[in-house]
Amino acid sequence: MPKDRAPTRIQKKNRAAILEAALNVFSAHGFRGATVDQIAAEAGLSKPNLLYYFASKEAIHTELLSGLLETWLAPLHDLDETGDPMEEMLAYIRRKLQMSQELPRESRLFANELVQGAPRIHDALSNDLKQLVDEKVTILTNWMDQGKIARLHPYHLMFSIWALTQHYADFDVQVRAILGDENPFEGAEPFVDTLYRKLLTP
Amino acid sequence: MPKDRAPTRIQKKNRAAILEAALNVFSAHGFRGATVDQIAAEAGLSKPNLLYYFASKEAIHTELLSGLLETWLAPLHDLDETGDPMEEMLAYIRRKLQMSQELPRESRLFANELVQGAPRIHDALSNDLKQLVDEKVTILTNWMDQGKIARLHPYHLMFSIWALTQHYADFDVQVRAILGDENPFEGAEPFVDTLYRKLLTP
DNA sequence: TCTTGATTTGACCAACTGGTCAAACTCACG
DNA sequence: CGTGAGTTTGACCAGTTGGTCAAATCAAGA
Repeated sequence: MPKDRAPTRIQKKNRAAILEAALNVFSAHGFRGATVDQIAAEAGLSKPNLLYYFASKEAIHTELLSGLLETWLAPLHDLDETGDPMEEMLAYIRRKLQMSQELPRESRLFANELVQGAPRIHDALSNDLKQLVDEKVTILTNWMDQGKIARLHPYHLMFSIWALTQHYADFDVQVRAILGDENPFEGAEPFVDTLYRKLLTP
Repeated sequence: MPKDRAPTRIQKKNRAAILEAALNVFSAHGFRGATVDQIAAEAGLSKPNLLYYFASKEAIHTELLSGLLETWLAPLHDLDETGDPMEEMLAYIRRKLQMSQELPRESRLFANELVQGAPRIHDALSNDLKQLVDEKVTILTNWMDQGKIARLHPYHLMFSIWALTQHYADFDVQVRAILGDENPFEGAEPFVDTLYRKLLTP
């Protein structure tokens, strides 16, 4: 394994290639379904070489998840108490939908983990995620108190946004099997926009 | 393997026990993550004995999926053109939510399969499911034409119902990590009810 | 150029996995 | 009871998988 000095040019390149390959493989087959050989092949490395950069399959997975969690939660971080409530909410929802479109692998990586009980990120859920959600939920509650948006169960409102937007990435095959040639996101954007406009209008 | 005569008492019992065990294991770990040994142990059988009743791991999985697909789609089948549009829709949604609560394993079984690209049920999606959805979508479109419910993209309306209701089964860990002790379904039912009432009101 | 640490690899291993098979056991029924 | 079909199992196998290791190769600075 490389020493803990500053990473060399080669280290940077190979670690990045491995994480990129791992994202492909883990998101498509889940943790158990992915093989180290497969990831190595996709990264253009031999298996022992890959294991020179990461201690184990589990280590790759962990680094991927924790590295992407921030990206994944960024849109919610951006929800701004001082902005216009309805516009803030719609912007958040649009950003989430856009992420489903542009980062479907990341969405499925988390989906795979969650459906199987999140054995590897349970802590992040009940700590980091819960804290962030709680924080933003107080903003929502304030907006509701002020009559700026309709009064709803704020947690379930959050769940509905996640469910609706990530559905297009996680269950992409199903969506496409039913829509045929139609581009899912073309119809999805105006649909969710209308939905939340109606729902949130007091 | 048992001959194709009428199944004996023991055959009935064991095949049922295997399918029940397989539902537990496949829904919790996905196809690749599940092992035949695990299923056998959970069914109270030895591995060779289990393989006396089913030809292979794949055969168990296939029989499970095809056997449960009907159950899974039943609520949509029940959507009745001649009923009151708003009540029919709300009844469908409630039934779907109830299934998330009462049959979470079934939901996760399909979720696992779908997130990973549905390699084993792709045909059922683009045939059986698509046909059923198309049929029901024409009903929705009629209702919209008659001004009975709001005009929306009917396919995305379907997707939203699936996403919202199944979210509670598929991502149960996440929901519970955030809600803490609160029973998810207690808040979910009035929430989705309100949501679709608002959304579908013309 | 030479040296030293970084990188790469072929060969290997133990554990696990899906599946087989012949032999043993059990059950229902005449 | 006896008997033949139905049921169960221990032992086994070949392929896969995550991971190791010593030896070989490469790269960059003195």
